[in-house]
Amino acid sequence: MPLPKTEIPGRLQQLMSERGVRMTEQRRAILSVIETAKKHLDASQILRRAQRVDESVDRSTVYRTLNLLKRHGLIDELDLMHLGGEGHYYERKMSRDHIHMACLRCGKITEFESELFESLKDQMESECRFKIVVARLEIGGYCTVCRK
Amino acid sequence: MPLPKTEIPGRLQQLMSERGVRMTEQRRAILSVIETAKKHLDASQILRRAQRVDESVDRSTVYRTLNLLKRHGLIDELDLMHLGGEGHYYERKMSRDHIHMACLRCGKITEFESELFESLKDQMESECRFKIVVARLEIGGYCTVCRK
DNA sequence: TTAAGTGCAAATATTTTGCTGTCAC
DNA sequence: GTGACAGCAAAATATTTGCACTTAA
Repeated sequence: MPLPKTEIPGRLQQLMSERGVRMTEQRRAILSVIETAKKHLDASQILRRAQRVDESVDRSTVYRTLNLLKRHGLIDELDLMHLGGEGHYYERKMSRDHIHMACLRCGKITEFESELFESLKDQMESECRFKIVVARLEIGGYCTVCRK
Repeated sequence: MPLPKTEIPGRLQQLMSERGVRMTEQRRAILSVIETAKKHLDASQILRRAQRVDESVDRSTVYRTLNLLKRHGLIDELDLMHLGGEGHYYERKMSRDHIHMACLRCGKITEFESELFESLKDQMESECRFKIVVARLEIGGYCTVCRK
């Protein structure tokens, strides 16, 4: 017999609880959508998916929850070169920053991690005496297939 | 006696003409605003300033011109961590990419260039076989003054 | 001349907010 | 019990588009 949903919190839900954030059915639905997403989702996609878990979730609750997660530094907000409209895309913040490369022709998003990126951030922190909280590197160009 | 405006084209105007883009009073006004801006401007600010040069400039013409400049790769579009709303900021594309650091406390924008950034892009191009057209690195954090 | 560009108004898209009722703790 | 959160509707903000008129080349 499966455990009730409230007893299998994902990592995001756990982190929020640790910070004393009140957990609701709606937030649980939204967090699980973000947690299990295999691609970058925008607010409307998150809304639609969250409603499949909890019918009652409202668009404004999605935005309020996204803002909450941003403030807590638990998600990253991306533009992905606005390949699909003017809105933003969201993803769980990973321990190590990664770079997003968007193909301007086929729309494919490639992710990339690099030690050089880490060094660059170190350089900025020391040379500019700037304390980095969030770093976002987005690239537009042509992928392996489309550059030919 | 000063030359008429049409005879002192800025660099942007020159680049557009070279590409066979038709030049109008309105575009000249918008281009000169972008060209001479000392800080990053959003669409509304560009509109307001362009109207000081040519009263008739319409908001939609500003957006159409910004899209044109983006397509030609002559301007960069920035979020600047959305410190002042959900819109975008624009600036002339410089020969060398620069990084934007936005202070989450005082809002100050610091620009930074780095050889390491150039190396990182080289690495992406070779390791991912990705042809970079536009690169945008934006940082949020605390500046020298505010980090104290 | 004429294809491209413009203003205007309206549509669309995205995000926020005020309010009142509800629920997690 | 009560302060934080929810839905709902409306507002606010940001950007695009259709159309008839104008203009650069």
